[in-house]
Amino acid sequence: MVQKSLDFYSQVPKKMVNEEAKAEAPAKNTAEENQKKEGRRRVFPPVAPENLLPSYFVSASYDGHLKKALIKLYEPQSGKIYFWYDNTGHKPYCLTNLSQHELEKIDRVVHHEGFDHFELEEKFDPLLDKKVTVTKIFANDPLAIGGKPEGTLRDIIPEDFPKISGGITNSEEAKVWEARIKYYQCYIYDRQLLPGMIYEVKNGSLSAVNLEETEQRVSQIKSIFKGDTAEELEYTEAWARLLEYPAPKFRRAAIDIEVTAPVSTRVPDPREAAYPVTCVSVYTSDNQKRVLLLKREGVREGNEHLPAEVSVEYFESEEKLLRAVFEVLWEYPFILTFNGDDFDLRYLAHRAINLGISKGDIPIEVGKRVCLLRYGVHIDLYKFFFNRSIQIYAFNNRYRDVTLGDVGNALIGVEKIQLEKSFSELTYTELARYCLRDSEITFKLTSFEDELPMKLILVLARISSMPMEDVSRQGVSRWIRNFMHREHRKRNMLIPNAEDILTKKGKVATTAIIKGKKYKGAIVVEPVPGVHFNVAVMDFPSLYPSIIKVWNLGYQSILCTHAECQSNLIPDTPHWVCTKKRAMESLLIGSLRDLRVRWYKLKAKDKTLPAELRIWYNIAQGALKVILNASYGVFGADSFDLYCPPVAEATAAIGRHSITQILKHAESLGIQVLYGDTDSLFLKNPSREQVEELTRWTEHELKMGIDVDKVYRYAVFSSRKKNYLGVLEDGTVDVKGLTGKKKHIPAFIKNAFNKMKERLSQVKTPVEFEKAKKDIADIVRERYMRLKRREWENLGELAFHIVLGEELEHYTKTTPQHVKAAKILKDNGAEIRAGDLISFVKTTREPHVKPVELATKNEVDVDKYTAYLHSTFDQVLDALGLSFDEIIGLTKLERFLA
DNA sequence: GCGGACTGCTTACCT
DNA sequence: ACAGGTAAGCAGTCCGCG
Repeated sequence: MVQKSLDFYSQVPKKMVNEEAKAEAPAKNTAEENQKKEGRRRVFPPVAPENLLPSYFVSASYDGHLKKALIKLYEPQSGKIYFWYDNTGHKPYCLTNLSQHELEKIDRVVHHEGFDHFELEEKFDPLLDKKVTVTKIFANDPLAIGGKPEGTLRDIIPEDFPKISGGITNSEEAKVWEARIKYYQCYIYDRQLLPGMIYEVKNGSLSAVNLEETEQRVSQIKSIFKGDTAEELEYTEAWARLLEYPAPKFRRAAIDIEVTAPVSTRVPDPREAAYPVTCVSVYTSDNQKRVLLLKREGVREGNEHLPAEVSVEYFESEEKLLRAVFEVLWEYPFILTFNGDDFDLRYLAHRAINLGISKGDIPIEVGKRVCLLRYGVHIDLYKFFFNRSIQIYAFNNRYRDVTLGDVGNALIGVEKIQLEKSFSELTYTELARYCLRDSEITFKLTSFEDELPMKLILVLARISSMPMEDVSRQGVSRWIRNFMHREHRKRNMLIPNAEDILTKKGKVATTAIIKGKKYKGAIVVEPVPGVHFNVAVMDFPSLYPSIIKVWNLGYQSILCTHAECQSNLIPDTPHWVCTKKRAMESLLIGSLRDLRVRWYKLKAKDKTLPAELRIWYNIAQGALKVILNASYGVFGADSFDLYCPPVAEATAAIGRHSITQILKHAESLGIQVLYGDTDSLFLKNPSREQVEELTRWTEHELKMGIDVDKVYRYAVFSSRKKNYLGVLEDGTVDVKGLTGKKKHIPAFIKNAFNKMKERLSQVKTPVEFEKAKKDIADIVRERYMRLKRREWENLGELAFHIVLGEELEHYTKTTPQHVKAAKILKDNGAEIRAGDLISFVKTTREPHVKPVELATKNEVDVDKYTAYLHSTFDQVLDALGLSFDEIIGLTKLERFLA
């Protein structure tokens, strides 16, 4: 490593060529001037010079012409991408148990056009728990190994082996390993390169850059963890380095395109690209706001004006427009889109071909499911924000619908522009405004909180050893798989085939409560209904990762081969776990958990740190949270390459054991346990001593930490599990699972629920509580009366909003209400797809639902809404000792008396 | 032919 | 393509009932 001490935090890319161009150019460019810009010479590929300044490893791929791994380096000072090609002669390969002698008899192997040579190699087989000798088959081309439907070495070997093994072999069956790993990943692992980290090119070679200041912090972290074993410390250090190294400013451009079809309610097909691209907007980190418009017959300019800083450029021909857009794609290191994989970039590429633009001028590489860039890195934010883990754990479910409008609204508070006319009727200015707003939202979705999303992608790339493009598109199980693969290669371990893990360790021993699930999960303690003051919530921080750490869980250690380990049983199961050797997963996940709990969570809240660093730590802890939350589940997911059901089952079983033990102990200490779920216990008014004793006992007996997570001024439980409400000291109301919180219920009901929430937030004492009850009854009564009198502002208030989980044709067993509504919409010409949010109201006449936009006031089924109001409030009212019917009944009496 | 008990499907949520 | 557990509403079915 090379010593460097650069302040990467304050690095801002230098002003770019475009800045100069902008200064000279008038607000409105002519097509001729754009043509001049197009003429600017482009150097491709942008090969890194013999010596290159510190740069970020942002992407990797394979160059099919040079037959070499290619690494894309982002140099933040110039804001440019440089390509570095492998100079070590690394080649694609896979492994097999067949000997060279046996392989030589398979013609289709040795005469394969991609075949290169064989080598013997010793590897550690984690399933056999011993060293094995395998043959490494090298190829000239990754496609010779796999990645094609047929004719690849990984298929040929098991196919042809029986033909040659006429009794003269000692291999029982032909096996191939590691043939499904993408070549550039293989390269990354073998060379122990770390995507997302800083490298420089020195005399043509790639070397990691070492920042002194950061290394000091890594040492500081190590000293905090010095009580751990040397093995654990090694992992902690490696993770800490990945998480401590700074991030650059990302020089980037968001783009959005509009296509105008003559008459169409459908989204134009990007594969056909039959209609012209009429508008493209570009919104960049160096403050360019450009709108490129296609001149068309009969389109007016429009009256309103765009802000002065927006550059509006008109093009006489579509080809020139596309070429101008392509200049942006050749220029910026990071290109952001919202659904660019499936629409914007795909459309541009196909449209360019249709218009006769030569392939060499098109900067887009169109794949089956993705569109990548020949120069920079394309981040499709739709894919990133669609990721469930990102949605839930990184952004706390703040956006519901993965649309540009909803995500933009929820995260940055910028609205999409509402259109009142169809695309073909818009004036130039209207179209420009609309299109620019979309790229503005797209851009800003990456810039809030000091570029949080970009940095999150970078951190995830580091953890998972993946290119930024891949990490932003794939799910958490891929991230976890890849860092485990990396570790196998680092330890020279054979990466097992999924079916071999399953054959040896595929059996589960518990029965799930839910039909169709594979094994038993967590425990939920029956709640004590009612209102309880001073409730302490204790929980195990990252329970499952802690269990994986403390119990040494992993696919190698569970049901290991040693007879002497068989008595080391997992509670509630017949499974045993290894006592001799530490499992890789236990180390990887355990160290990650400890780092999050003992360093990153604390630092993210440390007000003595500079704000920028604190934000960075918050990003790091958020990334760890996402990974840790999934680290148990992946072992129970058959899509995971190291799928091992007993590991998942054991984790859950130990979780049940832990919470049961602590529950018993709490009760023996005389603490009333009001409720608990998986890893938490709700204690009624415990003394400080009782809490301390429980903590001490848990640490001693269960070898796991437990904290007071929060203290509720009071909590309200109904008799339902996963349904409660708690008010914190500062008046914050936590609502869990109650219908009033769910996002699908009508605003008319939700508003009343929120009013109740506000009222409950004021309550400090049992006496005040009694007063609040009367107000709550009033709130409910008011809502009820307004329903009965049909007094609502608009129908939208009464709409239910339910996500259509499947394509319409897929609902064959039943037809739920939202599906009925969706079908009505479809019959009215709307395009309905899985994932759409269906808004409907309940009506009196068959089929008792109507899409909200088609319904009228007098067909609303008031009784259904009353029933819904009733059930929504019952969840809270019965705990308060109130009854919906009595609240309503009272009004009847009042009316009678009046 | 009708209604209640039941199961199953679907969605949204909790940890 | 992380897991299992819980609640709720509705659709559809079964069964008893002269």
